[in-house]
Amino acid sequence: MRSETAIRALGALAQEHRLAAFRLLVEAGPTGLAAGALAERLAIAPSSLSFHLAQLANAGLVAQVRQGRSIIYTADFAAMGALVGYLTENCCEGASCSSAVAMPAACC
Amino acid sequence: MRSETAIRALGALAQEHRLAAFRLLVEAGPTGLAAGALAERLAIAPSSLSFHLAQLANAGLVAQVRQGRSIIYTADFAAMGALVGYLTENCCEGASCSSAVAMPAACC
DNA sequence: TCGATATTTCAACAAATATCGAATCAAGGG
DNA sequence: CCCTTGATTCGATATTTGTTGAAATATCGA
Repeated sequence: MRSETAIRALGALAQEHRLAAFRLLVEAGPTGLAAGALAERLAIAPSSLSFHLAQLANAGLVAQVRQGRSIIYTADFAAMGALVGYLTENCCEGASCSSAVAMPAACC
Repeated sequence: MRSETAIRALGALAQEHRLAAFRLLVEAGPTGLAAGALAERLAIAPSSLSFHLAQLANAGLVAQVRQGRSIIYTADFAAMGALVGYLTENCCEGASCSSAVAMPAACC
């Protein structure tokens, strides 16, 4: 992953509503959620949500597909994994730096 | 880690110069780097760097200690690990979502 | 085709962010 | 005590970001 890509992904997640939206999509799994359902759960205006979803999509963190009148958004787990991988490799000395627990060498 | 903390950390890393600075500090390890050395390597004005380092410090990603006339910055690996952990737990369905490789269940 | 529903796009604006140069502060060396 | 060096703080300014309401687009059912 290029650092420019990582910056876009980090920026996309670095906002209250977008992080919350993405977490809801992760929770929803492959089924995803319609834009309207997200707006309702997040209690923000539909146009605001559109703005945020566009940023998440631009960063490649979510995918969208029209289903009837609704547009269903799903989290892109591969993209998220790539981001975590980038952070681990470039910002953690290549080790899984999650503090307490010791990790087997081949892991992460 | 609270989501507010995660947002601050994500926002701190979501900028070209700050991400580059943090990577240099990771590379430098526990020894760290002086502010001046960072500014020179990043080719930005000292005052700009101060602004960015303040954000990284506010997010808890770097620590600073005065050493003579210089101020030495070091990456906080525990904070970075906590961020990676947060993303893995909350945004990857608790699994290490790093795409290709299959991970043992107890891992990550 | 018409109307209702689901979303996005647009325009306008307030707020936050990034940048720089000048001024300020801290620590040493003469 | 002065002067130099390393770094931060302060203004000023340009850019980006987030929010909203109104208008436009797409789909479906009657």
